[in-house]
Amino acid sequence: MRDSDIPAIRSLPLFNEMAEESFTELVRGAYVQNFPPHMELIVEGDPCDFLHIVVDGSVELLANWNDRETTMTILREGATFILAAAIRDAPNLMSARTLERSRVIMIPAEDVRAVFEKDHAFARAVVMELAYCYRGVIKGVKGLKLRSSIERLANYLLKLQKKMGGSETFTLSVEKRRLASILGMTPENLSRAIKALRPYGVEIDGNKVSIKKPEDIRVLAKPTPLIDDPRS
Amino acid sequence: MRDSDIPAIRSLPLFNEMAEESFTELVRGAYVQNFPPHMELIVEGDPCDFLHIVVDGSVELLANWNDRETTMTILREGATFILAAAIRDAPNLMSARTLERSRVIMIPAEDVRAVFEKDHAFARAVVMELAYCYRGVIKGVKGLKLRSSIERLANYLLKLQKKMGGSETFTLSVEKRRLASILGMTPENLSRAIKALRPYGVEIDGNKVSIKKPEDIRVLAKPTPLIDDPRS
DNA sequence: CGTTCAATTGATCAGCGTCAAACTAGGTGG
DNA sequence: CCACCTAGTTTGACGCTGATCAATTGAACG
Repeated sequence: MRDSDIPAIRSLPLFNEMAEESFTELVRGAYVQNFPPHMELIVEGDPCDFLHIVVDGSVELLANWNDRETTMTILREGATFILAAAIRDAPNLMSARTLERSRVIMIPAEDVRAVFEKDHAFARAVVMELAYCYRGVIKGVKGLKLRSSIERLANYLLKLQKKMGGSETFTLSVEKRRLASILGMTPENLSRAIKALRPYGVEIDGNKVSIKKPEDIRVLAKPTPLIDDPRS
Repeated sequence: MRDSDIPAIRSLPLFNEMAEESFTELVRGAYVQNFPPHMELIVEGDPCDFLHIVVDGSVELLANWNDRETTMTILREGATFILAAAIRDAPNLMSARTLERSRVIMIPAEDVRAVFEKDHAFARAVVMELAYCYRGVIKGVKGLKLRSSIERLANYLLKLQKKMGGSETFTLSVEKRRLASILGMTPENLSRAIKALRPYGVEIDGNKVSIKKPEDIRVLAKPTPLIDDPRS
């Protein structure tokens, strides 16, 4: 582990309230690794040995069943993953693989559980993080069950625009095939959904998106904080 | 609150490890209410004032968007709900309504957060519960995205059979219209899915289910602990 | 400059939703 | 006790959404 990584980790919500001593204990046992793109970090079903933190790059969480595969989400720097499995000492429900060259910190799950027992501030942070993730997944289910694929796409774009600062033009940070899978559709269908949004002033060329008529697409998307607000 | 309710609550995983003192504090501020069927307990978007616990009866968690509605899950005695919102002091993401006459305990969210700060055993239980719920929802998403509606139904039936003790014949405890919504389909479609399972030895009459050829339906359902095991 | 993989497009099809009607079953009141 | 009402369930017909398959275009990289 590089010393230069430490402040970045310490500043994450999960770690920034805990006692220095506990933090040191966690860091002591931690590994840092640089992974090449498309590397499988975790295979679904494996026991959960480490809590992972993305320091740099991006990691895909995905799931398989019966030769089918779906992308659950994509994580970027600062995100932690498989916290729930680490805490419960249960098998991982999702696989993880890098999308690009990525730097990942791995803290032995056992250490996480041990520090969790000792440090109340950390326990508090774990609960907040878990509750946050839980609510995120609930929002995802609501989107899947209540919206058509075009509506999901429209809302995804509005959300991304906001995240990117709100300007008319911004860029997709995810491959379209993966975006399709996240949104619960096929790549072919995503292509068509994109065309279907053209009358609403949405233009997508490569990974450049521009939203010409924000009012129009909002009428279609009908975003609500109860599904689309990543905070709260 | 009836005294007779207390032992039942105390024995729930969420409360059975905590200090007597903390438990008393929680119980002191708690209300118990008997609700008639089809009563709205919580409306999605409202601030979360109480942690709820189902003592008796059953409660539906559901979500709305754009005049559409979907059932997220159904809770029975012993289940707690909106724990995540209570902990984060955030608006409820789901509505809740009783299905039958139900008895529900309501603990002020503020008390929950206060005791959470003081009692480490309780904090631990909250984390376990949240991690458990999180994993439950993840399994749900995997089912929705990776399986067809018939496959979801088949797995639901196998899961229910196990829960009911494993005998060939058992009974549906949920109205079909709600089951359909839980599984992400329409009631009409559920009817057809049921018929489609007949060649696999599944017979459903009213709410009586019998699985004549367990091997056959298992071949179709391909259950896996990573989606269908409610434990872990 | 060719290889490779993603993205697009078109044609076709299956799954599932919608709508309407018929058929239950459980509960109510005469 | 029976007729009737209501609400859930089932069935059929139909159409839309989105998946599949196949072929083409496009873009990145060695």
